[in-house]
Amino acid sequence: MVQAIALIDGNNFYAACEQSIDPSVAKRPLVILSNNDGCIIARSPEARELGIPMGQPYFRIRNKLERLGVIVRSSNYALYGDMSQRLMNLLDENCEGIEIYSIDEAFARINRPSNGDLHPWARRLRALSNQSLGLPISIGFGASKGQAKLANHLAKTRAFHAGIFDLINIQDQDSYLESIPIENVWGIGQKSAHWCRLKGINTAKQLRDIPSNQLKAQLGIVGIRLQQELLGQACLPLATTPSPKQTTCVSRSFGHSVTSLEELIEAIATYVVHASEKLRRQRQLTQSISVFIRTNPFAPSFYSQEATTRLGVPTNDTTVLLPTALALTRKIFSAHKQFTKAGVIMRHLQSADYQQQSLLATYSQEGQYRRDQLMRTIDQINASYGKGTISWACCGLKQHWNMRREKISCAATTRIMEIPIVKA
DNA sequence: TCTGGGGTCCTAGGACCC
DNA sequence: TCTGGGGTCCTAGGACCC
Repeated sequence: MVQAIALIDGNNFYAACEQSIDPSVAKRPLVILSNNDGCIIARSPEARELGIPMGQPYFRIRNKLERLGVIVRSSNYALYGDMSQRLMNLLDENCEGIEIYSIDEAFARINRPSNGDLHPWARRLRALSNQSLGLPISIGFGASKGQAKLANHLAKTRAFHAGIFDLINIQDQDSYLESIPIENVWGIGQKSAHWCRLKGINTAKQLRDIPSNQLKAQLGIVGIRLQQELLGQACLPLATTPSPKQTTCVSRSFGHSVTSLEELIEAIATYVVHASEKLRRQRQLTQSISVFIRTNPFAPSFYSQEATTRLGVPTNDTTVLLPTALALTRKIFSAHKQFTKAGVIMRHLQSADYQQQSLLATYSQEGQYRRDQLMRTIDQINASYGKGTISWACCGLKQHWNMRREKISCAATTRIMEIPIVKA
């Protein structure tokens, strides 16, 4: 059985999710802002046609958007995460095995039919996604992940191919590779693209064909792997079971800059509570906790500090992590500074299923058991009755520092009171 | 006034081991 | 005058991804 690797992704995913739950913004120019309403991170095709650039800070382009009648939304990750899960379930049911690569894309293993033509299968999957989720998807086929990525890029950019492109089952593969600029090759970022251009490597085909010793010298083993992938030699395995995370981080920019220790502590406490919940959901413990704070990196006199505590006993217990993080916060806080962002990072994670006991532990096992029970109970209550039903006093009530989300849509797929109503 | 968040992998260099 | 070879682990920083 010949197998192909597919890369399947949602087109303009965040914008498509908004359009899927709200017909009034369908087929209209729409942009989605990053957290804190910072910059543009997604555009509907109609907004793209108006020449709205990706990544542009919102405050710089706000007037232009108003003038052009572009609809603006804050990002709504509750909605996108839920729509993503539905899409991944659909892919899982229809493929031999999938690797969820990001919120809006997955690699998949597909059996190629005896006549070699994957287009009927792909057309059916696109129709299913459109009908059941209202999400348009693109599908690219290759012999490796790298080729599947290129094929997906071609599926999106060549209207004639209607969202499906098979790089293997095609006559003039080379001419297609020649049409892809080096910047659009997966794994080539700004820095590497600059080097490639200087060397006269301007397309995916040229990258595939240069002597590998030159590539090795500049890009190291990563470059060699990339080249092999372009040649159709799969070096990056399909990870159908997700591997456990090595780090977990919760960080946010503030809605307005923070100068007082009290407010900073509220914010850090909130992030620690969130990060500890994440650890418990992932069934992991952390062996280290770091806190970082920083001022505006675009302003002169940029200030940034980080501090870490290594924990004797790995834990995911909020009652242990909170005081540790708050002590670190007091240590790195500096008065008369305007902080714009802070965060908490957990490193050296390990499975909660095989907990190493400490030789020198000073706590009682009984006490730890009771605290684990307490954490479980809090998580269950918050899952049943909504986030923050049980909170920690040090997180504060008003949270004036919290991020801006002035134009957020409703939780149409995850909150019963906000389900859209269709009038006949 | 206002510029996102959360990850992975690789490399180099230092400390240390036998 | 002469000063090994082979390895692990850790950290910091860079590059990249969506």
